[in-house]
Amino acid sequence: MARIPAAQRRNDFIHAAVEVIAAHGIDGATTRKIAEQANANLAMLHYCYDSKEALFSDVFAYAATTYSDVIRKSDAHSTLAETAREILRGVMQYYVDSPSFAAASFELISWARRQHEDRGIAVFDEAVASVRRALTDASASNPVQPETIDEIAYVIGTLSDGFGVNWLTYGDRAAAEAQIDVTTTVFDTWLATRLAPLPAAS
Amino acid sequence: MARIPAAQRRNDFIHAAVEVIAAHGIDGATTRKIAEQANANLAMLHYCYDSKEALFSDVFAYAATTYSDVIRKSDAHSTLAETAREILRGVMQYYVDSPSFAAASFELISWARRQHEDRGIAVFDEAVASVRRALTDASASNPVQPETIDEIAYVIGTLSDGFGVNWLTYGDRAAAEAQIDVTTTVFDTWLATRLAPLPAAS
DNA sequence: GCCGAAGTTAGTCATACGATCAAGATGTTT
DNA sequence: AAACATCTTGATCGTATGACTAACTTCGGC
Repeated sequence: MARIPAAQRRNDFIHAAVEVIAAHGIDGATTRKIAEQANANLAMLHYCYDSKEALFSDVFAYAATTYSDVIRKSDAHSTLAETAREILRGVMQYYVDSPSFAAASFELISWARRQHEDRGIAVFDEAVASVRRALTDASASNPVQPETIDEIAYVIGTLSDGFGVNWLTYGDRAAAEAQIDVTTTVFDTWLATRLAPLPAAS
Repeated sequence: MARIPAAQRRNDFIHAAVEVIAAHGIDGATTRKIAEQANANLAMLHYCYDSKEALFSDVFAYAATTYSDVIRKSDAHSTLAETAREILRGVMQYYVDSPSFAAASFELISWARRQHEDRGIAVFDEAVASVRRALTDASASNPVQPETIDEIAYVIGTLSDGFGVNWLTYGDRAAAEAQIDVTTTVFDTWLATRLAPLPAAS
């Protein structure tokens, strides 16, 4: 029974919660299952967190930070088209590399919809905002309409969500890697056409 | 207290189950809630169905049939490109028109993933098979590789899923109608390029 | 007016939940 | 080594909610 500082314990609980949410959904993520996944006692969970709510609050914050990090690290700091493509690819690749995070994210969005929970939706609002920011920065030297940024952000979201649903449903890693390429091609083809008609508008 | 034949009662329970699943998830879809939604007594449910499992079995069959119908009705019986586009558009439009069905579908796919439930996945397997069949028929006069059919079916699935997640999350009908057009454009642009290099191959 | 189908009431029984406590173990400070 | 804060545990409480059932009442055709 190694003694572990509460700060690290909390970290363990957050990651354990992600695993359990991925496996059983948010409603199925009970304090007992999370404690077991964290190799801790149920009472330990309440020693680190006043309530299940408090833990979930940290889980949401962790998810938001993770999305933000993935988007930032994928940012090619290049042209708008390249930046957009790399963000899309980065998110899809992260889903493949971290299926538990991906599954937990989709459980979260589904749960948030049911409960009309703003804190859940906020995670994805922040992610979309991060994408928009990166795209705006990338197009600084050659500005485009804000609506164009929104549209690109929407398509990135749609393609990554659609990819994620398929990957999580069938869990075929080899197929998923190939689908990343197909999805990226779909995106590139559209974006080239979308940006071409207005190379130097306004 | 109108007396209703058991056959129609069963139908009511199926539709009530869809509503409850959409609102509370599959795990949250209890017999009590379903009975209440159907304006029936809890015991009535067990009078019409031996068990909750039996009811859900009918719900899955209903979902599979609905997908099949939507795809069939969207089939333009025209070129491959047009058929594919209209199926994509038909599915997206049905999601917008029937948000409860859409939400229940996404709950189902999420639940099936967690439980590794083949019966849940089968609903979507059947839908994909329907799409493939329609695409193959549409390309009969000008055959394409089976891999091309698979790829188009995948992209239709990805785009409709991604669209659905967004629509269900934000529930903005006006935005969704506009996003149907954007998504369709993304698809058309890609498919034109995808089919162009091989207009009369083999 | 009777008889079976349709519908209702009021429960049983079991399980699982979040939360809390008293008590003990461990490590650190003095 | 005493005193103290930190960490760990098993047991337990009250609740709520689940699927399902037995016994009863009403209705409609004959």
